[in-house]
Amino acid sequence: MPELPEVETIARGLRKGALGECLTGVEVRHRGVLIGSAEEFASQLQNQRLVAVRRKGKVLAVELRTSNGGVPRYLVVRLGMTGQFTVVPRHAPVEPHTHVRLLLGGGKNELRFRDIRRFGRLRCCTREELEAVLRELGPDAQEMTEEQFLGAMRGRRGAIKSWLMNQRLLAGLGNIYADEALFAAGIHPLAQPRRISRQAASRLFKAVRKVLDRAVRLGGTTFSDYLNAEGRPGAFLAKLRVYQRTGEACRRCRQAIRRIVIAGRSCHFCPRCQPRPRNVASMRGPRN
DNA sequence: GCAAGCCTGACC
DNA sequence: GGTCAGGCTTGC
Repeated sequence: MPELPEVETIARGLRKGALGECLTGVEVRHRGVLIGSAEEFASQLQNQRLVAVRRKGKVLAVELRTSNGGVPRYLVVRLGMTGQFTVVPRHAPVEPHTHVRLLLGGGKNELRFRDIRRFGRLRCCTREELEAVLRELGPDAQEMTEEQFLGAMRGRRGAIKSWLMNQRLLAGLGNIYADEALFAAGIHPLAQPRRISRQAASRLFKAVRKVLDRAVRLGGTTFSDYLNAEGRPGAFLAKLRVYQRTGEACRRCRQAIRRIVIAGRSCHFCPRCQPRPRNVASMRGPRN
């Protein structure tokens, strides 16, 4: 699933493989993945040059300018669950679920948005509209300071796992890295943010940073669908400690990894390395 | 039936 | 305001 490390990897790939190119053609094959009309989308992208690639949390924003300068436009990409945004040779076979093709002026390549589950969205917008989108997000998880992190936890109820995945509070974590960061910090996913000690919260802050930095270095995690901008998978899968390892031995203590459901999301943890806090009711529900 | 990001809407 | 269930979507 594209979370911060995957989106960052794609951003780097786009800077390498598409920056400076001009969009000379737009083909919308499935308009359901667009926000706004397909006609406007196509006409606004046509003849724009890719001048910068930005990222905040899981949101990717490609800055575009026409050759005579003028007002910038932004192609905003949210990859959802199975989205892929790749630079491929123009004549490569078009795979199923390819929803948008953007021809690059160089002639050799094109940008393709492919998304099996169609949770992803593309949008072309103004700087003001982009800023409104980014304002909805909390600080980027890699840029957030420890003070901001601790402050955002203050008084919060509910599960720390849900808190970590709330994009309005901190931007970038999804299910994989939330589970991995909680394991690295030795914190139970159902612990309440407001009851976590300062010491444990500080440990969690450092764990989030460490897990994300490491995943970025390895190009992200490919479970089933994720590919970077060059169409290649990430290597962090082999480093996962808990995510999708239900029943397997904890790599630290050999205890079996457990799975529970929190706010409708599966959650994986080690019951020994992440002991249950006193205030959390005993676990029930699915075990596999 | 399960995976999961994100949006909507219900509830306290 | 915060918190969370439900729905969207398709392949395994």
